[in-house]
Amino acid sequence: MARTSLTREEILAAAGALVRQHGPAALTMRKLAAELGTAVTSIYWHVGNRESLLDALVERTVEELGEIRPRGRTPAARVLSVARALRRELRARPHLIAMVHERGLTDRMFLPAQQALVHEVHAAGLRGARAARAVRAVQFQVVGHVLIERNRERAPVQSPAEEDLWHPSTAEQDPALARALAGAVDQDRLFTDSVRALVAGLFADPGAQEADPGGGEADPDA
Amino acid sequence: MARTSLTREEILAAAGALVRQHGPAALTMRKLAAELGTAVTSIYWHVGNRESLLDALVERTVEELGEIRPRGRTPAARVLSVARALRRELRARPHLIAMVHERGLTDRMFLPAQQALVHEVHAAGLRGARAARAVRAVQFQVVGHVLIERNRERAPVQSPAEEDLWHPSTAEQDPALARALAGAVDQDRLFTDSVRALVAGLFADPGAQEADPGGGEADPDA
DNA sequence: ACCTGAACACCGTTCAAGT
DNA sequence: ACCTGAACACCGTTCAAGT
Repeated sequence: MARTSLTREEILAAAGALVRQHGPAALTMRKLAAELGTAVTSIYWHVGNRESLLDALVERTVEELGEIRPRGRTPAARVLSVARALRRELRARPHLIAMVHERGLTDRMFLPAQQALVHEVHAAGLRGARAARAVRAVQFQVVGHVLIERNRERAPVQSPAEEDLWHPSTAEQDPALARALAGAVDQDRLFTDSVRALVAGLFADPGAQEADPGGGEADPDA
Repeated sequence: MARTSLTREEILAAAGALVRQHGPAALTMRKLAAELGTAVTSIYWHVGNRESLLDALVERTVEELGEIRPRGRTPAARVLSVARALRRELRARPHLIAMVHERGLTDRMFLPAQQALVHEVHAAGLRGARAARAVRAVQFQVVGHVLIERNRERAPVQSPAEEDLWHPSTAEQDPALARALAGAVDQDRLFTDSVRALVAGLFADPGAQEADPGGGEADPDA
């Protein structure tokens, strides 16, 4: 009715709200138009089409991802703090980060964090290609973890089979383990533990890993 | 034309082929019907609706995921071999594993691998809740990595910004690192390195990690 | 028991027409 | 420059009607 000229900004805001709350599937051009009180086709004039509307939303998300301030005394502790900060940022926008990811912009979104990680990895004494791999390993760990968490939360009724299938041998040998695996996952703890373990492994003396003979051929047909 | 009575099996096979090649979005009931030479509505009689058709496909995938045979001399090497075998299996069905994942069946799909991992983690001397966390850490690492790889391959034109933004300080301090981060990711190597580092960290003497003072409070507002 | 076409309520997008 | 409705080609799904 009393529209004061539709703006691109207005469209992005409304679309963003829809996606944040109900996911990208809930964003239909017709519903969006209804919400804005305009004709569907007006939206097309401002944003081209649905795909580029989503692109613009993603672009905005990438820019929003704030800078990272590492905390802690040791490089390992500071890397962990970066990882946790990232996880918190990503968890706040589950749908949008999935879209960033699908559009292959994850790396760009991670640039500020990457700079911070490079600094810490350097401080830990790593250099060159090995330092690069360490940075990427942490990055993958964080993204991977968040992606998994997102889908767990969406479908929390995990297999009931898991409980059943732990009677055989392990349950009696190690009931505490069987109980832990049957129960729900403590995501916070698992995340922290995993990152800590990964960083410890990455920062460790490389010679220590050669204690495992023939590790490189563990799975020849891979 | 000369249809010899449509079967549920036939429908699943055709639908599975469509999804494997072009993803779930390419599976429309009408296209599927055309491919099978029947009316759209016949399919509904056999499988209910599109959603339960996809469910059946996912169910099949979960069952298909073969058993795991760990290889290698040390527990660490054998865990790595399990991780690599899993990665290979998952990479062969990228669309389907994404669907398994979205339906929250990842844990069930992973049961055989989990059993194998439990065995190796036990062999490495871990017990109880700590063993459970180690098993899950590896599991998350593998799934996370494969999910990321899948989306990288779909959108390989990653940020061009990454190259630009490495001039400032690091590039001159450590040009090898800048070069490595600007270039493409060697997924095989990154995967192997990450798992190896994670396992090394998980299997390490827990006391060693306390060398990092105040690690648990690295990021108090997380 | 199995298959069918017609119909419904949705989509995204284009286009000629308005102001 | 901006907005509009009509129309097109798609969806998934239901339903009454066939054999």
